[in-house]
Order: sequence, then structure tokens, then C-alpha cells
Amino acid sequence: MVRRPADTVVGAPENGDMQVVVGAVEQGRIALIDPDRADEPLAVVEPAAFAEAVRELEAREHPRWVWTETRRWYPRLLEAGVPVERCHDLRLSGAILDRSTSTEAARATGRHQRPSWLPPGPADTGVASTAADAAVSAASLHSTLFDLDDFADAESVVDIGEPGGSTPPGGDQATDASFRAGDAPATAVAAELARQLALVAGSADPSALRLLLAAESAGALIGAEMHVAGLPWDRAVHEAVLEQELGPRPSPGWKPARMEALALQVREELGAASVNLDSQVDLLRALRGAGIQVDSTARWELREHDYPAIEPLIAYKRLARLLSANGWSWLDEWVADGRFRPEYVPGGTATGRWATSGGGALQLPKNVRSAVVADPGWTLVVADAAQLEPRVLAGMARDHAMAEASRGRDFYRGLVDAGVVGTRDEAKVAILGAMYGATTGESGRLVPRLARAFPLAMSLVDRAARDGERGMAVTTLLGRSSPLPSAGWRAVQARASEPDATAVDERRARSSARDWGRFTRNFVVQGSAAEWSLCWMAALRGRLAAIGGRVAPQTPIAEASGPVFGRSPHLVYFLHDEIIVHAPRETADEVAAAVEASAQGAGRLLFGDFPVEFPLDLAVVDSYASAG
DNA sequence: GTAGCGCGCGCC
DNA sequence: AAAGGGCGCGCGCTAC
Repeated sequence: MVRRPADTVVGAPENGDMQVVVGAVEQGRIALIDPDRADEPLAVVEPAAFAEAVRELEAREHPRWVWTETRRWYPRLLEAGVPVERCHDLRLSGAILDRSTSTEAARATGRHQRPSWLPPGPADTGVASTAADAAVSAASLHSTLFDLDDFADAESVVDIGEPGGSTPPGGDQATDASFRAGDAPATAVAAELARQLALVAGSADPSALRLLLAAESAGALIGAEMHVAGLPWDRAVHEAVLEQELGPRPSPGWKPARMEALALQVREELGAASVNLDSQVDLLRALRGAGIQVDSTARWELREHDYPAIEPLIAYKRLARLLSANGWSWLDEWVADGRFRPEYVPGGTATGRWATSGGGALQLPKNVRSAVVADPGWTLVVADAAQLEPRVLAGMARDHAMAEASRGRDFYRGLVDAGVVGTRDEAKVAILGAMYGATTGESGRLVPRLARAFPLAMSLVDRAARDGERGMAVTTLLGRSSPLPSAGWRAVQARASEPDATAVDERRARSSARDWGRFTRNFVVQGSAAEWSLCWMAALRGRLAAIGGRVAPQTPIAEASGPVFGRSPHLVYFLHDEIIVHAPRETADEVAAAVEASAQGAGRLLFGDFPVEFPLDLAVVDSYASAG
């Protein structure tokens, strides 16, 4: 077990840290309480005075803020210009703790009942398809589950009389009403914090879980902050890309001229004058009618056939994708005031990777990244961790041979130099195959060589696959566990072991077992890599705030980033193993150094002295397109 | 008319 | 060149 020093940069807890619980009391007021002295609230305030109360306490004590959900409380604070250093997000933390194999023994005692009012984690609810849906479901969740009446012990919170502040004139009634819609009472929040901390303390690896919860909660803060700051977006550059690729913006209801021209060409070549290229069924029929034997209309399959219709068809599909995913309507819907503001969903996937809701922020195609442009006087510090997942695997497995081969910037080149495979391409395919569970093709053929060179790493992922095949949960380095397979999956497995099981039953069971095994194999690597990234970002966030505190008065202000971030370097984008910091130009070097130091710090937090390196590809650029 | 699903494809 | 993991989203289509 690795000893992990408490790290105030990431925000893992230390003894003596002050915690402040945020929760509801009577008449829609909000209480801030020290959980050790719950009978004497630090403050009880009207919603309109909440941000001011937080600002004061934050400045004086910089406590860890404990609340049900960051997404519920933090946006209002940011709007009021009140960032906080640390928090404990009970919803995200509960989602981890109530599933982790590390807390299994503690949970088995039955003394740790998850309260019914605590919403399920974002990966357990299904991601809403639009930001609007998310808002609607969040609102209904709160109104149905969070009514004060639902809490028997609500009245035990002492009302200390007059509210700590008065409503400013013109206070937003809608905002106040949404606070009053019902939140967990402060006493219930404090009780849930106690339950969660007890689970951590009684777990198999408390220091790892403490770090994970701190990093996950920091991620929640960062997700809310990045939404407020927004990704700097140059509409004119984006429009120029669209015009270059698609031609002038068409009238509503019309296709761009360039797509029409390509469609005409395809129809002629196929001898199908009326085929609708946007209809998979229609297109497939037309292709076959023209003698092109394909089973799908996927690009990789089309490319295998040498007919004159294929090239313009592939070109059409490329443009159709650009138009529908990131065309003019996307710009109109998602870019305002020179910023792209997606909703980030920290912890939104089973492995702990983030999701986004609306705008497709995690799928920004390379050809529109040129529209990501720093404000005047500002710059972008873009960094990604090179081959993060195999490096994390090397560290997790304590595989010295693999760590040795990964030394240096290019892990794949390192494999060639170590004589494991012949070419860099082979190295890449072999590594991906090992982590994803490839069994066939080139990749499947190369994996055994990897297994010989790095038996420790390989046996770690093989074991994760075997556990998954048997229906068991697997767990990341810091303690996030995989969901269990569905009841349907179990039924298929059970059927195969009955005496009268047929060969078909057995084949089905084997196949679905392997499918789940590939998921769990990948889960431990992808999930642990996500933990590295969270630690990286959380550490960086702290360093950026320190740099921001020293920004010179003549620094140009990025108005569109809002009062909290307009003067200070801040994170504006996160994509699994890649970050973008929007930084005042004169801070670029310092920011770049902070990005580097944070990456090395994340490596030490997760792997201690084990010699695995995490080199970054880092660039200071004006446009995202110039990086990488 | 809407909901849900499969396809295809963008990203890691 | 294709195939293993994780996603979100827009489209056409079918079922209701």
C-alpha cells in the first residue's frame, strides 16, 4: 500500500481542517454549521445573503464546504463572485463510497444506510440528452425528494433568530424560490457527512479514498467553474471554416451548395436519381443496386470498395457530419459572448471519466479547434499527458520493466527500443489491445509479446477481465468500483450452468461474459487514469489561483470569463487527459511550469516513489489548432 | 406527434 | 486495416 501524504493542493483532508456544512433550515433559510458544534450554527441566512456569508467564512477559515451537490450550490456562488477552495460533494462521494469494494466490510455491518434523499450519482441516473433536460430533471428531483417535510429531524436545527443578512433591493425572486424548493436540512447533511467519513475510516484504504473524494469534489468545483468561464471561441474563425468546407450558409431548409453538388455526383454514379444519402436504409439499397456489396454504410467499409461513387459519398458524409454536429446552428445554440459553455458532468461515466451534456464538448472535431482562440493579451496553455493509460497501468501493477520502457516522451518508441515489438505502430496496437481486451487480428497477435515483456501489468488487466467474467466488481487504484452486470446478464450465465443448457446457451453465456470482462479490464485502467487526471487538475487549480493572486494590475481583463476568472489564469477545457488554461500572456511561463509540476505531483500522489513518469505535450499558443 | 432505437461518427 | 474500452449527439426510421 502506498502512503499518500495529505496534500493541501489537491485538497485531501488533514487533521484540524475546518468543515462547514451547508443545509436548509426553516422558512427557506440556509444554515452554515460546524458539524462538531451543530447546535450553534456559524450563520443562518436568507438565500440572498448566502454568498456573502460564504465569502466571509472562506476568507477567514478557508474551510471544506460540505454540501449535497456542487451543481446545486456553487453556480450561485460563482455568479456572486465567490469561488471556494475546497468542498466535499456528498452526492458524488456517496456514489463512490456506496459501491466501492473498499467499503464492503463497513457497509456489510448494516450501520451505513444511504439516505433516500441523497441523489444517485451522475453515472447511475443516465445522462440527460440536453442541458434543458438536465435542468428539468434536476428541478423535479429537488421538488419531489428534497422537501423539508421529508426530514423528521429538521426541527432540531436551532433557529438563532434574525437572519445574518438582509435581502438586497431587487433581489431575484426566482433564485430565492429555487433555494426554498427544498434542500436537505443542515442536520441531515451533517449526518450524511458523518456516515461517509465513517465509511472512509473503516475502509480497506482510507488514505486512497480520502484522496479520491477530495479529487472528485475538486472536479465538481472545476466543472462548474469551467462552465462559468467558458472556452474562448472566435465565431468568425468558425464561420470561415464552415464556409471553406461547406460553402456559404444556406437558407433554412436547404443544404449547403457543396453538399448538394456531391450528392448529385453520388446519385449519378449509383444510377439512383432519388436516393436520400442521409437515410442509411435508402443508401444501403442504392449501393447494393449499383453492385457494391456492402453490409453497412460505415466509412471504413465503403473505403474497401473501389467504385466512382465512393469518394464523393465519403466526402458528402464528412460534410454532413460537420454541418449537423458543429455547423451554423451549433454556433447559434452554443456560442455566446465569445464563449462556448458546455455543461460538464464530473463523474458522469462509470469509470469516473467526465461526461458533458449538450454541445458535444468532448467531441470537438480537430477541424473546428482553430476557433478556440485566446482573448487579446491572453494565451492558451494546452497540455496533454502522453500515453497516460499504459503509464498508469505500469504504476498500478508496479511493473518496473514497463515503467522502464515508458521512460521518455514516447512510450511506443520505448517498446521498440526495448525489443518488445518491431515498429511503433505495432507497439501502439499491442498496448491498446492489452488494455481493451483484443483477441483477434494484428492486435490479438501482438498482445502475447507484451505479456512476456510485462507480466505484472498484463496479469493485472487479465485478472480484472477474469473478475468481470465471473460477475465480480473491479476497483481502480483509489477505490472506485465498477457497476455489477445486469440481472439479464446473470440470468444468461445461470442458464448456461443448468443441466439442460444447450450449446447455444453456453455460447451466449461465454460471449456475454467476455464482453463484460473486456469492460472490467478497461475499467481499472481507464478509471485509474481518470483519477490521475483529476489529481492533476485539482493540483493545477490551486496553483493557478496562487498565480492569479499575483497578477499585475495592468493585466487585460477577460470580461467574458466573468468576475472570478477575468483576471486570473483558469482552466477552460478538460478532455480526459488534456487540459487548456486561459492565461494572461505574462503568466504563460509560470502557468506552464504549474501544469508540469501538477502532473509530476499527481504521479507522486498516486504512485509514491515508484519510478513511472508522466511527460506532457505542452504548448503555449493563441489558437487550440496550433497545439499538438 | 413523440419516444425509443440503431446507425454512424466525432473525441479520448 | 480493423478491432478491443468509454462516451454524446444528430439523423432516419419504426412503433405507439
